Amino acid sequence: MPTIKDVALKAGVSVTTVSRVLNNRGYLSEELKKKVYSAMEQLNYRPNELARSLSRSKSNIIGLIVPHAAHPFFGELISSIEEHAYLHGYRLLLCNSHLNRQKEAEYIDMLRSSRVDGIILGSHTLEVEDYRQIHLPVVTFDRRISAEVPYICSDNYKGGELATNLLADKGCRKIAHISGHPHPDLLALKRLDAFKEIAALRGLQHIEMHTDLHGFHFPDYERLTERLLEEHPDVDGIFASSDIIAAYALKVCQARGRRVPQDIKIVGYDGVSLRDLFSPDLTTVSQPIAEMAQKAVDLIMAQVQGDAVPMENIFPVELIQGGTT
Amino acid sequence: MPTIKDVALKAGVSVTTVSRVLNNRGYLSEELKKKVYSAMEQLNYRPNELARSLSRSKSNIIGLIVPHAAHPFFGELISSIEEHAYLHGYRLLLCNSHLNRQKEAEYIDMLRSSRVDGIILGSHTLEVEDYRQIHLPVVTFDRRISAEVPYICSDNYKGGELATNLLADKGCRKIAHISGHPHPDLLALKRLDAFKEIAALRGLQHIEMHTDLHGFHFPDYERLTERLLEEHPDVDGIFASSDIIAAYALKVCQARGRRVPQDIKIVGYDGVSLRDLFSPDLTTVSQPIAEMAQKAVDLIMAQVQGDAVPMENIFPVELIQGGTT
DNA sequence: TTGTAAGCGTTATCAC
DNA sequence: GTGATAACGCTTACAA
Repeated sequence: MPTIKDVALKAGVSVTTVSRVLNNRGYLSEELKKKVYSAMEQLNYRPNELARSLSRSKSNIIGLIVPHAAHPFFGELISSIEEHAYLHGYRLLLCNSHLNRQKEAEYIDMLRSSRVDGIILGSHTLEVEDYRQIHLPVVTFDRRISAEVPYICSDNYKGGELATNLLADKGCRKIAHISGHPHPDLLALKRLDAFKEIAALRGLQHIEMHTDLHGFHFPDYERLTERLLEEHPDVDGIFASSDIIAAYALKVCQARGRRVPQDIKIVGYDGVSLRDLFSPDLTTVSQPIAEMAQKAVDLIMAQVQGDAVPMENIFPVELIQGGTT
Repeated sequence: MPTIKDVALKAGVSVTTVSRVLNNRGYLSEELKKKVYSAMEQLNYRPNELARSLSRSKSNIIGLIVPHAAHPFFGELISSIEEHAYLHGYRLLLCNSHLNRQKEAEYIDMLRSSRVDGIILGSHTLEVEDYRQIHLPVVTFDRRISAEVPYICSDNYKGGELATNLLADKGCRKIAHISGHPHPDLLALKRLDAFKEIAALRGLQHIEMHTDLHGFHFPDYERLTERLLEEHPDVDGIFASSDIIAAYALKVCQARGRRVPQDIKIVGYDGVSLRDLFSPDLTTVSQPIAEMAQKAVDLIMAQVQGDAVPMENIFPVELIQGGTT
């Protein structure tokens, strides 16, 4: 591959000049620019970003760690983050932790070695202490690591409220909350808090069910719902803490002959675009995924520039009425 | 951040020695190793991969371009590719082309600038000529670019055969094929070829429907199915060229009061794990996504090493009987 | 306005 | 076995 030297040689100027043209710095005559551009063209020259990054001590790469890239919610998050990163000249190094603790630790090390400019943490397998050692611009999703690391989340409590009130409004008498393993540090737990409080407030019987393992083992959601229907045949409302869980709940209900929404109502969470893939459409509490993704990138960039950033970035949720309530 | 120099200083050796320890090259006394490792530990040293890459002219980064990261099929593909890349010490730079031609071209430039060791192309928006200019190890999914670029695909023809024969075996008389826009270069077109041939062979009426635009505009699939049911009320079998399309078809059929599979049968393609999220479960022609992903990474690594690689990498498909047939 | 040269943090080629 | 030192390809004072 041609280097800046080759370009300089061909254009009959110094490497400094080529570099200036490349970065549009300083004063350059139009004629000179043309000469240099033409030389680049002829050589099919591409500046070596590795060398640039090394020299500038800035890689323009953002590391993104997610627990499960194939999960629709994270798929959309990845997609949106990539889009905004790209818009601002950042590239994305993707890491899929699979909620594996060792892997996540290795990934953080790797990202540091790669000299990424910042890390967006969508996965939270490690302890708070481990994250403190990062010493890089970081922003997390749905978890508060420390007072110095900004986090992004939807208004989880409000979301739980909306969902639970909706079930109550629709006449449910006995409702269940289904979720993955409730890690105490996760802000999503507030959905459950709201669920419990609103249910009590409105005089509804309520049940909590969650998977045993911290993970995304989809069949578990199915079994969980089956157990729910067996142990509590009179349950008439479900608040699932993700649209995927809601979809499994819907499937199980239908398979067991429960009519949705007549016999049992279901509300999901997230608002993934795949929610309209079901019949009936899922009712859900929607998070503004694209805006949250944009904010994540913005917060990294702001930190890179040394700007102060807000620690708490809570986004409004919206109840989307589908056919399951 | 500490550099190799700092480590050398602290360990009382030269940078050469530290580098040797780092790369396990040459003969090193145990004692020396220990000294160096301890110095690294104390300084919390992480080798700078940018500098390494520059020096070795090898970045250990693979670029992955997909058309739609939030699509379940690509989500799984990304996830699997990432996993195998990681296993072999490669990192993944993710690009989401959104089937935007200019963006895809920019991405290829960007990946070349980033000095990635190879590119896995899951998106194919450009013309063959554009791809020829890459001059890097490349492997494509589902498209034959040239005689020099290896490609990976499922046995599309066989898949189309399996699906169509299944519909025929189950007693369908009039079947439809629904797909996205059929780009002539895409190997997925063979599913349609098989569909037409088998349908003719078995004496079935058959209809082809596809979206107008090259893209993943999900609502289009819904409208397409609606049109199908209106224009051909007697259709009793659908072969959808992806599980997502199949899911939309299922939804529309159910919403229109058609019983699946009694009145109309549906077969999808891909075998994404989300297919069991529907009721009934989708019948599908499954591609071995994980194996294909692994092969993609292997083919890049082989090319990096200068090994000859097979151009044609066709993976067997498997019919998975769900409840929609 | 343009050029020289040092430096970014490694690896690799020599000597010793 | 270990250590200088020149690359790797770029940016950026500092000169001119």
